[in-house]
Order: sequence, then structure tokens, then C-alpha cells
Amino acid sequence: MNASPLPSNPGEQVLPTHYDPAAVEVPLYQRWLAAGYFKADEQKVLSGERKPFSIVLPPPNVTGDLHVGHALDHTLMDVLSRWHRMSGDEVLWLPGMDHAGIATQNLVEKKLAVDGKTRHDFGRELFIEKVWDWKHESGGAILGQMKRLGDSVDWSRERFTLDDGLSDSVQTIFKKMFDDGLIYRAERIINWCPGCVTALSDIEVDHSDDEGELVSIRYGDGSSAIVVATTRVETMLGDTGIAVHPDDERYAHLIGTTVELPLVGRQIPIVADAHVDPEFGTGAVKVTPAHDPNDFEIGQRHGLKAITILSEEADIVSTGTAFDGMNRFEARSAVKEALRGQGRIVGEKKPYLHAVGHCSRSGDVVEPRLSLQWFVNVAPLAKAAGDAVREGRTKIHPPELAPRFFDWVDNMHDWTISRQLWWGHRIPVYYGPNGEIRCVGPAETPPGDGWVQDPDVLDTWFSSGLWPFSTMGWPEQSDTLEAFYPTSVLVTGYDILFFWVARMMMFGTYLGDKAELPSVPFETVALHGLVRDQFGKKMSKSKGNGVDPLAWIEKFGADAVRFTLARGANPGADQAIAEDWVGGSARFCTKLFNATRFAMMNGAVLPESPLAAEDLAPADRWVLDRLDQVIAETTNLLGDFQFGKAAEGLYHFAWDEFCDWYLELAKIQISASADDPARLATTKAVLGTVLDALLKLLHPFVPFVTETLWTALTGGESLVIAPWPVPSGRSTDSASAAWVADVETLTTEVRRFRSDQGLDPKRKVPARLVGGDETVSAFAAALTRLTEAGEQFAATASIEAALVRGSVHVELDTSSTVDVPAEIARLEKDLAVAKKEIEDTDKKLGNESFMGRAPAPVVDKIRTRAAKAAADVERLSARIRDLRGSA
RNA sequence: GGGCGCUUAGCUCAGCGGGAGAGCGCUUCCCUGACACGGAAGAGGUCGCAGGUUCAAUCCCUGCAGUGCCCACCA
Repeated sequence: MNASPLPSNPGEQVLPTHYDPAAVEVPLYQRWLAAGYFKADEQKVLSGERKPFSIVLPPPNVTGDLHVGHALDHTLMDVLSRWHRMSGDEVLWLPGMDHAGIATQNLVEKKLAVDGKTRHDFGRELFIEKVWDWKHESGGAILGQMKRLGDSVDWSRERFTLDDGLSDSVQTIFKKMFDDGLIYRAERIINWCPGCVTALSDIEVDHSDDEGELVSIRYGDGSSAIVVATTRVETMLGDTGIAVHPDDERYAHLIGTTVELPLVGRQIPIVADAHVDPEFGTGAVKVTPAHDPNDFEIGQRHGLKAITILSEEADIVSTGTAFDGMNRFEARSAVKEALRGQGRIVGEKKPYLHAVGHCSRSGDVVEPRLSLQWFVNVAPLAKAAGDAVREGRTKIHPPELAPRFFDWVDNMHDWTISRQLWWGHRIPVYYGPNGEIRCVGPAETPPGDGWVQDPDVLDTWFSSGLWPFSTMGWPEQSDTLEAFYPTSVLVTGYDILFFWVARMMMFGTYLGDKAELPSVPFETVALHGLVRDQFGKKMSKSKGNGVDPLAWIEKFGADAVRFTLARGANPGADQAIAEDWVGGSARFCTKLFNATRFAMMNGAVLPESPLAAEDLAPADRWVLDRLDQVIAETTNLLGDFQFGKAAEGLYHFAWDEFCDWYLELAKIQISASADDPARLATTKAVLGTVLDALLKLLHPFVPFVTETLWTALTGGESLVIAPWPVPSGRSTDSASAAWVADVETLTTEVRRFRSDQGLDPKRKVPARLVGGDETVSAFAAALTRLTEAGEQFAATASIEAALVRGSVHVELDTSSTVDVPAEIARLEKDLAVAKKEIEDTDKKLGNESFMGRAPAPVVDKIRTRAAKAAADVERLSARIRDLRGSA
């Protein structure tokens, strides 16, 4: 049973019953590429022919593989892109990759280390060449994985953050900001990774609660003794003062005096500073200005020297003590022991849990370090970014996440942008012979002899922060920018709201305020959550609960993975995923395949002219009405980024309504109208109409199977460029809906009876309808057809299956035997429920306050319930009496 | 230490001021002429706890408990 695409001559051939995605997906994607469907055309926008819809892909790291988070992110972007493309918009989904400074450089350095080499063995230029070599050979594996997933990106526009054009963007904006005083160089305490030997920004530091030891040390002796506490004992070698709170009476007499620093012998002053919390510890703080941000500020206020005692690799240096040359952790123990030997350790050893910063790349404990670095003055930029959201120029979706954004942009520290790396955009600043500094733009010639360029490169996030416009050609005023900027929506996880989104907003609004570009980089930021394992736990390497979306794609197909992810995606909320659920989505694709197969075998066809309402049977009318509703709902939900609910609604309509009910009713219609060509044609046309629209609606979610089926069904060129469905405009026919609901109830009642009675399914038992009004004839007809179609109605003991409206019953033949006591028990249970319902409704209907205030529809509903319950009681009681009598 | 969120069926989650829902899992029956990757019929929930508002609370308010995330320079 090989899976294969459907035959080109509908209905002529028996199709396989299983759909094999692997056989279809890869060639289909190639076909789409060859047809150029994903290419965007600026001219169609600039000429006014089409509205633009644009998304820039959050650039994955060149070192990365497609993980399940990407799979979600990309699926949602692809749903939007495909939906808009079908809706007639000119869609640009722009792909690319990030050079990922530290990550990539570390990776290549590790490869060199295998041969015992370091980057310094090669020198800057050769090393960078090696990184490029690696990039060309093994980088960007993720691009192929994106194709496997089905991303409808415009590959002709793929960008890399180190491309020439993007480098021009970097240099141009750097110079503008430098000239505006927004970029400056200063000696500050920054986060330093001794493993990577570079500065880090705040967001590259992860905090975790680590166990440390809070050690109390006595400085000085006798009446001038003062006790301080620290978790980083070795930093005392760099102490240049002690601070106490100005109002702290315990230490008032010591302020202005000096005390000898143990082990080192230097005299250090005791100063008063309001930063000190007198309640914490002893109320006295050792001050190490070169290795602690608070201490640095205290030092500045009191003119204390900053003595650096750690090398770039975090070894003790220049203290003139025996500790020089030790690494910081060795020194921590050694210094403590030495102090203990002098009797200066006070109190017991106390374990102490406190937040410790780790390098997000290497995991090394980050060391605050006094260092000369480049910074971005973020206050004005962050305010502009925050204002853009506050003023609604960029909307954050879901809006509940906006406060997080504000919290962040309003409290951001200046951004350390220089990195002591080689892989990245080199800072375009030159230092002249007389201490002059010159920032050079991309078009300018660098200064000549005697000038030296800054050796550092920029933080990776600096260039990715320019992504929305650098990829479109800025600083050139390109047609692409004109047509597609600002981008329509940015789709990403809330976890990088701060890392990346905030930076793009800062740069984008900066250029917007300078009137270089429109005011913001995106109209909407649509945030989704994290993908977790099936128990809702965060995936992590150490727990081993991560999943590989590529393995699932191979096993179940890209459609199945996409549908599972889309179906679970609720705005801003995390979602779980499990292999079984992906399997469920694969079965959904099979179901679609088989439903289409069945419809085609029965000659489903798209009608040439619109279906006339008067030709339609109730089931036709009902399914077409439902289709209209589903079209409207799906369109609205997608417009609101409610991917999960849109997918859920389509799943429910396709399976529970179209397959379970309409297809079954269509079978009856087809067999009953063998000699009525007009009726037969109508049913085929309805099948074709519903499937056509359903496959279109599902295409953004499951592009491969829908494309396979739709092209076979309709002979059309491709769903990628097919028009998005719109509701027919017919008004809803509530009578048909009620008819179908009744048929469902009737059928279910009978089936339940058969099941309860354990009747042999093969056994056909006659049934007849009883009732008083004209609807009986309609039901009689339906029932006859259902029976003909093999839906056998069981019979025994005059059991009725009552319909909702109480006017029609199916009365089953009494000739068979039935388990009377069991049936009575079941009926009595139902009777009790009905009686309780009457109690409830009576209570409400008798409640004057309720009747006075409840809205009319609510009262109507309750009256209906009451009426139904009353009818149930009557019917069930009568039946029970009959059964008892016959027993 | 701040801020935010969550607590609904065994698991993961929708829902929401007026009759408790889905997927997966589970039980029973059925290889009926699209599909056994299927069909049918079921079981299973004091909607975290305690108060309050209301004619009516899973839904709104308060408190408590549990849990998760983000931010954070208290040594």
C-alpha cells in the first residue's frame, strides 16, 4: 500500500487508504520553490495593486539546529504568511541568520583546541577566515530544516548579519549614535566572563541561586575593630575602604579614621555612605571599587582608589601577596585560611544561598570588573521604544505582556556593546596619535598612519537589533523598505521580548524619530510561549526531556508537527507537546486524505455556478451554513493571532461535523437519489464546495496534505496561490440545523440503546416513527435512508428514543427480547436526572428576583429546559410502567 | 527583594456571571462498501481552600495555600 498523491482523474481510481507524508512533502516544497510562489514583489505594492504583508524571520544562530521552539515560531509565521498570501496580500517573509558572535567563535575555538591551537596561533585575520570556512561548510544547517518544515520564506532575500549591506547598516547607525552622544566609551564595572575573556551585557548573564558562604571578617583591632561580611573573600585584597551608614551610631566614632587591611597591610578609610543598609549583617561594608558595582559607586563618591586584583582570566594579580597567581576560587579558600590563622574570621561557617551571575554562553561565574568599554546610553532610546507601545504605534499581543515590556524599558541600564572577540562587526572607531578618537562611517576612508582601529567587536544583538530594516536595504532608501517597512508583525517567544524585541524597538524608533524611517519597526508584536514536555516541564538538556522536531517530521510528517504546535498555541502561553499528540495530528491528516478520497470516489466536484438554496437538502444546507461560520471564525481568529483556537475549530468541523455527519448523510443522499440526477449533482457539488473551502482553510496549518488533496480534487494549480474562502452570504437556515440536530439525537439514542442492550450489530431490527406533526414524514424519510445505508435500528419492547422537541419518537419493534431490569434501571436513572432538572428550573422560574433581572434569552433557555424535562419525565415514566407491566 | 501568571477529567490545556469542554489516555463493542492511523457507546470533575458581592459564582472581589516565569548590584 504505497502512499502516493491522488490521481489526476478524480474518482477513476481506488486510492491508497494511508497517506504517507514523507513521499509527498519534499517534492511538493521543491515545486513551490520552482514556481516562485514565495517571492515578494515590491512593485505590486508600490503600484497599489496589492497590500503588503511582511515578516522578518527572527534570525536563527548560524550554529543552530531547528529545535521545537523554532518549529513553533516558524509554523505560526508560516500560517500568517500563507493566510495573507491566499488573501491577496503581497507577502514578504524574509529569512536569514545571525552570526552569533560568542557562540560561533567559541565553537570554532573549540575545534582548534582539538589540535592544541588557539585563535592567537592564527592571528585575527586568519582566524576570521577559519570561522567563515566553518560557516560555509557546516553553518546554517537550520536553513534546510526550515525547508523541510515548509516555511514559505523568500529565499532570494536571505540575509546574514555579517553581509556587506548589513555591516553598512551597523556602521551607519553606530556613527549616527556616536555623533548624537548616544554611544560612548567609559571605564565602568561591567559583567566579565573569565572563560570567554570578554565583557558581557546584562542579558548575557543568567542568575541562579548558588550556595556560597557568607564570611565575617574583623578588620582592625581593639576599639577600632570593625566586622564586615562577604561571599567573595578574595576581593578583600582589593579593598580600599569600609563604608557604614551615616546615621549608624555604632560606627559614628570610626568615621574618618583608617584601619589596617589584613594580609595586605594597607590603611583604608572608614567612610559614611547612605547606600549601606544598617540592618544587613554588621552594618559595615568592605569596599572593593574595582570588583563590585556598588562599591565602585561608593568609591567614586568618596574618592577611594580602585585596585584591580584579578586578571582577565580571573587570577589574582598585582596584590603583592602570596596569593598572586592563584585563580579566584583557590584564592577564596586560601585567603580565608590565612585570615583564620590571624584569628580574624568571626562566627561560625554559615551556608548562604545567593544569586550568582553566570555567563549565558560558557556558564562561568561572571566577575564584575572595572573595564574600559563602549556603551549605549539607553535611557532616551528605551523611552522612545516604550512610548511607541504606550501610544499604540506598535501593539503587543497579547496585551497582558505589555507591562513586562514597560518594566524592562523603563529600568534598563546602559548597554555594554563592546566584546573582546574577533568574530563580529568591528567597532568603527580609530584612535589617533594624540589621544584623538574618530568614528568612521561606511563611506568614509579610515584615517591613515598612526591611527589604530579599536580591536573590539560589537555585541551580536547590536546587529540583530537592526534586522527589520538592515535586511531591507537601509541605509539605502530601497523599494523594499518603501513597500514592506514597517513590518506587519513580529512573531516570537516572550522569552526574547527583552533581548531582541526591545532592541529592535529602540533602534527602530531612534531612526523613526530622526525621520529616516517610519516610526516603528513593526505594527504588532505577537508573542507565543515556550514549548514544554508533555508534563508541562521546561525542556532541558540535563533533564533529557527535550524533543527533536526533525525526528517527528520524519516519522509523522511536517504537517503533523505543524498542526500539533499550532493547535496548542494560545497567545503568550506556554504549551506542552508529546509524541502521541503529534501522532494524533498525523491521523487527522489521514482522515482528511480519506474523506477527500471518498468524496472523489463519489464524484465530488466544484459547482460552476453558486448553489441555489432551493436545491439543497437539509443536510446540505446545514453543512454549508456551518462552513460559512467556520470561514468567518477562522478568519477572525487568525486576525487575532489565535492560532490554537483557529486550528481547533477547523479540526472539529472537519472531523466531528463534516466526516462524522455530513459524509454519512451524503452517503444516504447518494444512494437514495440514484435515479434523480439533479439531486445527485447537488450532493456532489456540496461535497466539492465544502472540501474545497476546508482544504483552503487548513492549508496554512497543514500545507502539504491540503495541497496534495486540493490539486487532485480541483485540478487547480496550487493552494499556495488559491484565494482564501469567504462566506457565501446566504443567511443561516436554522430549520436545517435543527433537522440535523434531531437526526443526530435520534441516531445517538438508537445506538445507545443497542449498545446498552448488547444487541448484535449484524442484526437488523425494524423500527417505525410515531408522532403527531408534519416533521414525522421528514424523519421517516431520513430514517428510511439511514436504515438503507446500514444504520440498523434495534428493537425490543417498544422502546422510544425521544427527540429534543418531543414531537417525534422512534418506536422499535417489540418482538425481540430485552434485558428488562437493566433497561428499567437505566430509564430510572434518566428519570431522576429529569426530575432534578424540573426542581432546578422550577426554583429559578419561581424566583421573582431572577425573573425580574435575568435577560430574556436566559429565561427562554430555562423554560425550554423545563419543558424538555417535563416531557422526559412523562415519557420515561410511561415507558417504565410499560416495561414493568410486560415483565 | 520586586513584578507577573497559573491552580478546571489520569496528563496537557480551552472556557466563563445563568445547562462542566477538547486532545491524548482509559472501558466495552464493531475489520458495516473513505478511513481499524477507523467507527460506535461509555466511565471520569465538590472547576485549589476560605470568606464576600449577586436572584445566580468555575467565572467578579478579598485573604490563604501551592506552583511557575521574568526582573534584581543588598555586601
